[in-house]
Amino acid sequence: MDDETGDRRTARIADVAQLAGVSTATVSRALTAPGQLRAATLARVMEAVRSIGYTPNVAARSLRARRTMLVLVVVPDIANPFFADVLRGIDEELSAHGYGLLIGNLARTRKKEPQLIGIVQSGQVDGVILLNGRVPEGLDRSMSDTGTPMVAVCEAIPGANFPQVGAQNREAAIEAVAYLVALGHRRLAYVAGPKDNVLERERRAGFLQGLRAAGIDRRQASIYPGDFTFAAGETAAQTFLSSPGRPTGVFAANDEMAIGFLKSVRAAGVSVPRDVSVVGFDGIAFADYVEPTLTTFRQPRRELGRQGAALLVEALSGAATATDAPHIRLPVPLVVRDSTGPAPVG
Amino acid sequence: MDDETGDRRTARIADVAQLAGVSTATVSRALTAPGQLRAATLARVMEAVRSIGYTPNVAARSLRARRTMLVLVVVPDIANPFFADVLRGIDEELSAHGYGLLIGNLARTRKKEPQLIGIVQSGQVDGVILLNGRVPEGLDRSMSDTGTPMVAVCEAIPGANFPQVGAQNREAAIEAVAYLVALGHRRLAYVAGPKDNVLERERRAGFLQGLRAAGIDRRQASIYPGDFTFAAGETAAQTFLSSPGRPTGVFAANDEMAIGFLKSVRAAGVSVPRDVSVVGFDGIAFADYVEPTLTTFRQPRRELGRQGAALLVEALSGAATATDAPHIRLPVPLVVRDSTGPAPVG
DNA sequence: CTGAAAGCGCTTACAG
DNA sequence: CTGAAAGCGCTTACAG
Repeated sequence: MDDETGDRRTARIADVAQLAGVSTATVSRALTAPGQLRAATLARVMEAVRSIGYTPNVAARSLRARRTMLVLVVVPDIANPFFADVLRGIDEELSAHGYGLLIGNLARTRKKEPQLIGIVQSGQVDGVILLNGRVPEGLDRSMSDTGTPMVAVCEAIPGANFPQVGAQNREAAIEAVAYLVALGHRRLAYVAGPKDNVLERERRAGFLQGLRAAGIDRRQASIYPGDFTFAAGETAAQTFLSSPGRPTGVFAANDEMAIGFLKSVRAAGVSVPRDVSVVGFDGIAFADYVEPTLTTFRQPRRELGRQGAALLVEALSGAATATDAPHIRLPVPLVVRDSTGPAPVG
Repeated sequence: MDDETGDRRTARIADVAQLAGVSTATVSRALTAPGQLRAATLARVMEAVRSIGYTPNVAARSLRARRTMLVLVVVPDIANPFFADVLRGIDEELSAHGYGLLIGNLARTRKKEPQLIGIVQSGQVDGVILLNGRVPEGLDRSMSDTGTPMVAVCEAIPGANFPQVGAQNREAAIEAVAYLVALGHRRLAYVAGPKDNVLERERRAGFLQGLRAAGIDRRQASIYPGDFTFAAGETAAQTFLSSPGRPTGVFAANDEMAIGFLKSVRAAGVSVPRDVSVVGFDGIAFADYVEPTLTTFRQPRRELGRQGAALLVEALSGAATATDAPHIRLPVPLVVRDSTGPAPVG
C-alpha cells in the first residue's frame, strides 16, 4: 500500500545516532546502561528512539553480547495440563527479569533430546529449566556438556549438581497413609505411576514407609501398577473389584488415576467413601468437581515454577554460588474432601 | 575440572573449515545447501563437523540470514489447559519444519501486548500464531505494523487479512439446541461466556438461531451470564434453581461452566438428566469423568493447532498467496453422554 | 561522559 | 563447484 514512504526499512541504531547527533555507542548505552550518560544526552537519544520507533535487533545484540535473554524450558509432555500452571510460574518470574521462554517439548519420547541439545549448543538460550526429570542426552553428548546453567523443577534429577525445586513427595505419601490409618483403615492399596519416574519412586517409597510407621505388614497392602492416566485408574479399579479382601483405603500417585478409579468402582456399585476411601495427588482443579470430591495433596505448581525460575535467574546473573546447589523441597498440603471417611466396620 | 583441554571454547565455522581444508563458505554450504557441493567435499566437511562437534551459532546465522526459525505463539492464558493440546498440534507441525516455539503469555491482560510487539519488532521471530482473538497493540503501534506473517487459531479475529483456523462454533451451538429440542425440551437456557469473546458471540448467536429454527420464542429462553469458569457455572446454577419455571435443557458455552453447573444443581437435589439436561462445549478430558458424564462438543484442539501452524509455515516459505487469506473452520462433533435425556413430561 | 573502531560468527552475492 | 570478502546490527574495551 504505502511503499512510497521510504522509511519502511526497520530502523537501525545508526539511524537513531544520526538523528540524536551522537555515536552509536552512546545510543547503545542509552538503552543498556542509561546511568552512564549525561541526563541531557540520554533525553536526546531517547527522544530519537521514540520518534523513530527504534527496537534493537536481537540477533545482533545476542551475537555481540553473547547472551540471548532466552530460557529453554524442557517439558516432558506439553499436552499435560499439570505443566500449564508450572509454566505460568516460570513465565512470571522470567519475564519479570527480562527473559523470554522457549518451549522444548519432548512429547513423551527421548527422540527429541538431541534437538534440544542443539538449541543449547547453538547458543539460542542462556539457561535451561528441566521439567522432565533427566538431563537430555544425544548420541555423543549430554546437555550438561554445554556448560549452560540448568535447574530441575518438579521432577528431581538424582545426583545432579545444579539447583532443584521439587515437592515433598515422600513426606506427603507418608502422610497419606497416616491419614487413612487414622480413619481406621488397615487394608491399603497404592495405585502406582510409571516405574522409571522419580515422582512415582518417591511416592511409593513414602507409601511403604507409611505402612511401616503404622505397623502394617507390606504383604497386607496392594500395589496396582499404573502410568498416571485415567485409564490406569480404571484398570486398577478392576483389579480392586476382583480382589477377595478388598482394600478400604486407596492412595493413588496422581489425581487422574484416582479419578479413573473412583469412576470405575462407583460404576460397579461400590460406595465412596463408605466402602472405600480414595486419596489422590496433585490437587488439579477437577479434583473438586468429581463425585465425590477428591481428597488429595495440592502441589504448589505455580510456586514450583516460580522458585525454579528464580534459581535459574540467580545462576544467570553470575552470583557465584560457591556453596552446593540448593535442593528446595516444597511442602504439599493435604486437602480433605468427600472421597475419604472412616473405615467400614468389620 | 578439565579446564586444561584447551578446546573448551565452542567451535566456530573457521575451525571446521581449517580442519577440512576448505573455506568457511564451503562449510556454510555443506550445512545449508549440501546439494551445491561435490560429494567428496561434502563428506570431508561433514566429517570435520562431526569430529569437532560443531553447531552453528544461531545469533550469527539469524543476523546474517535475516531469519530466526522461531515462531511466537501468543497465548491468552498459559494456565488454561485447553491450550495445552493446541500447543501440541502447533509444536508438532512447526518442529517438523525446523521451527522453534516461543511462548508469549498474555496472562489474561493486555498489559503484556507491547512486550510481545517488541519481540516481533526486534526480529526475534519469523512469524506469529495468535490464540488470543486479537492483534496485540501497543501505545503507538499494532503487531500488524511489523509486517511479520501471522495466523489466528481458535479465536477468530474479525476483519483480519491473514489466515485463520477456528471451529464451527455457531453451527455446533445450533446443533446443541436442535439436539435438546429433539429430546423434547422447550424451556432452554444458555450459560454464556465473557461478552467480548468471539467464541462466546458465535455460540450465543448459534443458540439464538437454534431457538428460531425450532420456533421457540427467545423470551422463553434464559441466558445466564458467565466467564468460562467453574464458578460461573455454579452461579448460573443458583439462578437456575431460584427461577420459577426452570429450564429443562441447558447449553453451556464451555465444559467448565457445564461442570460447575452440574455439580451445583445436583447438590441441590436436582437430577441430571431426569430434571434437566446439560450440554457442554470443548470436549475436555474431564467431561467423561464427572457424574453424570457430560454431553459436549469435542473441539479438535490438536488439529486446530496443527492446521494453524501449517498455514504459517506456508506463509513463511514465501508461497505467494495471491488469493484471499483462508479461513478454515473445522467441524465440532457432538459427543452424547449421560447428562442429556428426554425432557420431563409436563 | 562520549566516540572511533574492532569484532561477535555467520551467509551470500560476486567472481572464477 | 569453490573461495575471498563484505557485511548483517549491534556492544564494548580502549582512549581521551
